[in-house]
Amino acid sequence: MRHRNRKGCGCFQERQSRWLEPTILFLLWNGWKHGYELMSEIPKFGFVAGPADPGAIYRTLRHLENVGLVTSEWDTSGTGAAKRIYKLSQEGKNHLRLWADSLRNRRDALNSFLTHLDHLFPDIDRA
Amino acid sequence: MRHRNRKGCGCFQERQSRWLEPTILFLLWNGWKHGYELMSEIPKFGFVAGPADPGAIYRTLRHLENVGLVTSEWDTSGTGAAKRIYKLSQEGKNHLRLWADSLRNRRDALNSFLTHLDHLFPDIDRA
DNA sequence: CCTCTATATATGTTTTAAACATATATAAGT
DNA sequence: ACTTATATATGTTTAAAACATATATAGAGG
Repeated sequence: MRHRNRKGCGCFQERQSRWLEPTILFLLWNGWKHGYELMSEIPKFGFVAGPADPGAIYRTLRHLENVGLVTSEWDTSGTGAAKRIYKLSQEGKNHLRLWADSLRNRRDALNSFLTHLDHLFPDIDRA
Repeated sequence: MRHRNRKGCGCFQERQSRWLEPTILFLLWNGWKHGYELMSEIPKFGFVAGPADPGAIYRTLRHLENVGLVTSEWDTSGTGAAKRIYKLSQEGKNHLRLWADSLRNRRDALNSFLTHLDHLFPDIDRA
């Protein structure tokens, strides 16, 4: 038993806000991709432990299309189930810059807070 | 008009998850404080723009007490409204270390993602 | 043929931190 | 008296995330 499990802890739930949208925008930067492809690539960024939630991805893609940040087409070439492929719109590319600013702010806040925390735990070996 | 306002953007809402608990634990590290005090100190960390939400603070304090990470007493000394003062329990101190690990993971993920984003925007001047 | 798995998309539901709003009371300043 | 600052507290809404499930095609293996 590492520590208290659920209800009252949560710090290892790793629930983090608003990382999925920018991650998808980033992955669509270099041309057409479909949801299932994103699903396999998203875990690499380390925002979630374990596999990405397909429900979240498909819903986010639809949302991004509704607000004009991506466009989609059906890809019926090849075998298997039809794929709906997405790419960034110009507005989507611009928007990703805004996301970068926003995420930098987050990181900076986290960094400064972590610096404070480090002062509390001087016994920890930091390479 | 900087960019689309609500419904569809949100990246400047700066809604970030799970920063309040560790922030409060940190502020209570060095002894007794009350909620209103925390309210004035929390904005310094940069997790939120503008004043901290007192509702969130008092509810979080109660929650932290329920799960044993802090303890409280009434401070009726001095003038003005009575203050409920809180301090970290030993378990709270231990728990803050877990938070530090968790937040480091977040920051690392953000950092690596931001590095990817930086490659997309080579025209931006970074000092 | 049948079953199992992988590919692919989609919707339904629940949870919960955050955000927003409001209520209450004391004391100090003007 | 009126307003502001101090101090705590609860009620309600929002929305991302988490969890669950449904559907369909195609390939691999027995």
